[in-house]
Amino acid sequence: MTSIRDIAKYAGASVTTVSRVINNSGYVSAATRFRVEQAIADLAFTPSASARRMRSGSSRMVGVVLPALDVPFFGILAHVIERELFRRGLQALICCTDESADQEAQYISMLLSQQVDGVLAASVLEDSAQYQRLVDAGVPIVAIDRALPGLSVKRVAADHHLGGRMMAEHLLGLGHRRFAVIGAPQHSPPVQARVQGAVQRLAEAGLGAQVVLGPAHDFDACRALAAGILTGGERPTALIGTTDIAAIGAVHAAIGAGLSVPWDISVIGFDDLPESRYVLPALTTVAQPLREIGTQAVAQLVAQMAGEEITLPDLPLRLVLRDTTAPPC
Amino acid sequence: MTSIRDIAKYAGASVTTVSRVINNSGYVSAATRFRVEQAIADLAFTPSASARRMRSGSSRMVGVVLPALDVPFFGILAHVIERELFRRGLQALICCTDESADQEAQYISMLLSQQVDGVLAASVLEDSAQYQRLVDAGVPIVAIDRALPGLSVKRVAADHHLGGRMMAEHLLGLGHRRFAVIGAPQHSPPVQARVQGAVQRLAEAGLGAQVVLGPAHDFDACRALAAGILTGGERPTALIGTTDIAAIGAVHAAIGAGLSVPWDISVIGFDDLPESRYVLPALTTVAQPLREIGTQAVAQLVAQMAGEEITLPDLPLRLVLRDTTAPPC
DNA sequence: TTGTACGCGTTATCAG
DNA sequence: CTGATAACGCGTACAA
Repeated sequence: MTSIRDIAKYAGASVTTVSRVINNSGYVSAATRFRVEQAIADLAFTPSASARRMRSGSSRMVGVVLPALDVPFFGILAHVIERELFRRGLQALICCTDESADQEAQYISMLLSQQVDGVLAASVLEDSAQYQRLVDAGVPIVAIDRALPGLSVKRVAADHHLGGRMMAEHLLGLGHRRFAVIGAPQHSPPVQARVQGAVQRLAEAGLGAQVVLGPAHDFDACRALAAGILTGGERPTALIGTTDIAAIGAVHAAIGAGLSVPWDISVIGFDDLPESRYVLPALTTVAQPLREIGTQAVAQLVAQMAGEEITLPDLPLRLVLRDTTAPPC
Repeated sequence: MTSIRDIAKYAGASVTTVSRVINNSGYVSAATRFRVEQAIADLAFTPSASARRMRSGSSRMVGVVLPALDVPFFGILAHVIERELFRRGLQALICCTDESADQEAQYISMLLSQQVDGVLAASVLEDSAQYQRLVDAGVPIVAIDRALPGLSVKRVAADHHLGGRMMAEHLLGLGHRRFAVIGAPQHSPPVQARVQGAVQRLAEAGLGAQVVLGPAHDFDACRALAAGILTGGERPTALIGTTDIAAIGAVHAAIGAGLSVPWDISVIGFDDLPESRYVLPALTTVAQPLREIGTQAVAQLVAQMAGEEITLPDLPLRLVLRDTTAPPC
């Protein structure tokens, strides 16, 4: 590796001067600066991040802990976060936990040893003992979407409970009386909040709902889940999906069962992913501002890294009317 | 920061001993080992990755350069790669270039300064001068999907040209005679190869095709592209989408134009993303083994990092018959 | 088996 | 304006 000392020798200057040129700090004569820059170009020199970190204590890296990248929701979130960090000269260290507590713990050890300047986490952990280690090390943390139970860290997330209410509200307004809530993944607190919100709103209208949740959040699993409740005689006229994927599965199940959507049965989703428009008929859904969640989380974290306090604007939900909901016949 | 020296003092041992305990190297008496481990636990010590890297020269990090994470194709690829690296004790440093040559160059400087042990790249660059810098620094590189022009690095990718031929072949076999190839992004070499393969196969059958490509690869853009060629009197009876997203857009355009799929018009896609099953009717497509591409790329890179040579198995394409193709009427 | 001392590449401090 | 030097945390010859 060519080091700052090689540059100094080559340019006939001292290491101090070279450092000054690189970091634009202190005074350097134009002539010296030129010689040093020449040397840097000639020898294709790149400063060592490790050495810098060792001196400064700061790595300019941020840990981004997510359950996955291969599902659109987290893919989009990761993308926004990565871009937003890059824009600020920060490097994302993306960690896919695969919903495994064990791996999440390993990742946290790694983030600690990398001396990341901050952490953004959509955690799957029940207790936050692992994250406590980061807190103890003085690393700022911001929770995304899912909370970090027992830790007093800020959380950037949409109001999932309200989202559940909005889904129910829309179908109620259309005149539906027989509901089912279906979807996955059942272990996800945001999903649970949505279910709770929907059930609560229905209860306020004096109505109950069949709730069917599963562990797996793929298309097939969700379709099977929905298919299971479409057989009985007293089948629901309205299906509330916990997510867009769940709702898309439900639409397929309904059509597969010979029902017409939305005339025989209405379906609503949550998220408003690009995918929601791929189904035919296109999915009615409650949109959460996913990209804004990423942006705000980064803004919040960066503020905390600078020791500042900021208040973020609300993250509004929005009903997106498309073609899978209609009054019952 | 608590360092190896603090542990030594606390445990009443030397730094050497502590280092040996941490790295499981050399002889340490059971009693000493226990005291040291105790100390590490008590003081919540984590070895500094920077200091290690500085000594060893190896960072155990791998740069992963991708155009984006918010499109399913690259989201899935990134996921597989990240998991596969983690399994081998390597940390992925994911870099989203947003299809910008400028940012890609910045990322490469960063990877150089981080002293990554290897790089996996799906590059957007026309020339590979930037990657030459990595080569010069002795960093192993493996190209994924897209090639690195002018560089003699291994590339892990499906045979896109053949994929194009397979799409044409299937529709030809069904009896179609009037074709259009539509989709995006036109600047992507794999997409170009697919188009070329399809056109070539059609030419072999003595047939031409209308080719309509656009720069933007989102659903709306692709749907608009397809809608544009559905209006004339002599409209095609078969649409070849450059990707699944393009094909999904085409299905929507066709249905929006009052056509029935597959009876009035057939549509075929490429990739076999989960999304291809969301449309109704479900999309017929040519599957590329996306996850296997990620796995093989990592295997190849790791081999190169170890100075080994390996030969990878083929990456077979597969026609997936679903509901958007049928003989013309 | 254990301990001492040095060097990895930077930057901050202080002296010139 | 420029230069010498110490220090960051770790691993490893070498010495004991």
